[in-house]
Amino acid sequence: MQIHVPDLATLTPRAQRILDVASTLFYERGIHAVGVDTIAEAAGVTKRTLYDRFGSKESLVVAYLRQREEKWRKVLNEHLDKAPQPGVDRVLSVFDAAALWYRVHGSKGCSAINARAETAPEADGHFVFPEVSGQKAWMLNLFTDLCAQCGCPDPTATGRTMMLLFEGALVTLGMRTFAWPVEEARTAARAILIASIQQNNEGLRS
Amino acid sequence: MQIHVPDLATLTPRAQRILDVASTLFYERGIHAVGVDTIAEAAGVTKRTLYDRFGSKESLVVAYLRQREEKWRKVLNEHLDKAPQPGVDRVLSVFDAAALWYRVHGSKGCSAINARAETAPEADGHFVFPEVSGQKAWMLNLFTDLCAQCGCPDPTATGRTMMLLFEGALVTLGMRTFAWPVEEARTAARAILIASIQQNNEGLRS
DNA sequence: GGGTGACTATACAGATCGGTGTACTTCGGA
DNA sequence: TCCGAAGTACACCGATCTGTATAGTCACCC
Repeated sequence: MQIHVPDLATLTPRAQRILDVASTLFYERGIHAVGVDTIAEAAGVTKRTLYDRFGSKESLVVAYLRQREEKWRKVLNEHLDKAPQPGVDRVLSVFDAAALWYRVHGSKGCSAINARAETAPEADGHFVFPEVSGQKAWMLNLFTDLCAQCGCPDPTATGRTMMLLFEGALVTLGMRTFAWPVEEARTAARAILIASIQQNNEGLRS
Repeated sequence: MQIHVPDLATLTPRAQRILDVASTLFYERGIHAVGVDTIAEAAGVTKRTLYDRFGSKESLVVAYLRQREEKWRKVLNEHLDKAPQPGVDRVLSVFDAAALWYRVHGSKGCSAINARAETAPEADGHFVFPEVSGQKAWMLNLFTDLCAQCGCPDPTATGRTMMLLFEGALVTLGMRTFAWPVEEARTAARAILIASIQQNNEGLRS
C-alpha cells in the first residue's frame, strides 16, 4: 500500500487551505479525533476536493507533519545563522529557536511526539512513525554536530543530553508542568556545555 | 457531566480483565484508536458487562491512567526505600525506578504524555488533562523535594532540570531516537547534581 | 474553441463509533 | 429459599468514520 503525499511547494490554493485548517485541527485536537468531514467543512471545501488533492487522510496527515517540520527547520536555520561561529551560543540557538517557535505555533508541544503517541506501529501508524522518528534522528544529529564543533570531549553523550533536555522541554510545554520550560532547558544546557568544555580544556592542559 | 470511576481495589474479576486488556490496547494503539467493541471482544466479555462495570469509555480511560500511575508509584517507592538517606543516590533512584518500569511496561513512553497528546482541552479531554497534569505536578514536586534534601542550592531550578531530563527520556524511549535514554538521563542528572552540590559547598566555605 | 485542471453539490456505501434495551443464567450468601 | 450482583447473548440506536459515485461549473491556455 503506497501513499502519495503531494509536493508542498506546488499546492493548489484550496489544497493549501485544507492543509492549513487540518494542521490546526490535528494539532489542537489530535489526529484521530478529527474526521475528514470536519476538515472539509472548516476549510470551506467539499470532501471531494480534499480527496482529489490528497488522496487519503493518511497522506494529509503526513503532509501536516512534513510542512510543520519544514517551517520549524526554517526558523531553526535562521537562528543558527545568527550564531555562525562554533561555540556554546550556537548550540543554545536551537533552544532560542524553539522558544520563539512555540510562542507562535501553539502550546501543545511537539506535533511529531503527539502524532506518534496516538498511532500503532502497524496499520496507519506505518506512515507516521518513519516520518517522526526521522525528524527526531535529524535533531539528534544536529545536536551532536554542534557539540563536536564547540569542543565537547564527548559530543555523542553531550548531544544526547541536549536532546533529552530539548524533548523534555517540548513535552513539559504541552503538559504545562511548569512555565517557560524551553528557557529552563536552555539554562541547564548552557551549564552542561560550559562544564563539559572546561573539563576538556583542563584535560588538554594537563 | 460527572464521571464515576470505579474503585480500583474492589474490581470484579471481569472488570479487572477488561481494565487490563484496555490498558494494553490503549497504550499500544492509542486511546482514540481503540473502540469499546474491540476491548470487550479482546477481554472475552460482552459490551454490556463493560458498561455495567465502568459506565462509559471515558471512565475506563481514567481508570487506565490511574491504575498505571498507581503501579508506577509503587515501583518508585520501592526504589526510594532502597536509598533512604538524603543524597544524590536518592534522586537518581527515580531514574533507576523508571529504567526498570519501562523495561517491563512497554516502550512507547509515558501513558500520561500519550493520552494528553490525543485529547483536546474541552469535551472528553476535560477528564484526561486534570488527571495527567496532576501526575506530572506530583513528579516535579518529588524531584524538587529530593533536590532540596540533598543540599542543592536551588532545588526549584535543579528539580525542574531533573524533570526535563526525566520527561525527555520517556519521550525518547517512545520515539526510539537512541537506545537507553533513561540511563543516559541518569548519567546527566548525576553530573548536574554533583556540580550543583559542589558549588554550594564551595559557596559555604568562601 | 476545445481541452484541462480545479472545484462544487449531493448522495451514498460500508464500516465502526459509543451506548442501550430486553431477556436469560449463574452463583454466593443471609 | 430467596435475593441481588455478576455476567451472557444479541439485537438495536443514531451518529460518525473514511472513501467514492454521478453530474456539473468555472477559469485559463494553447
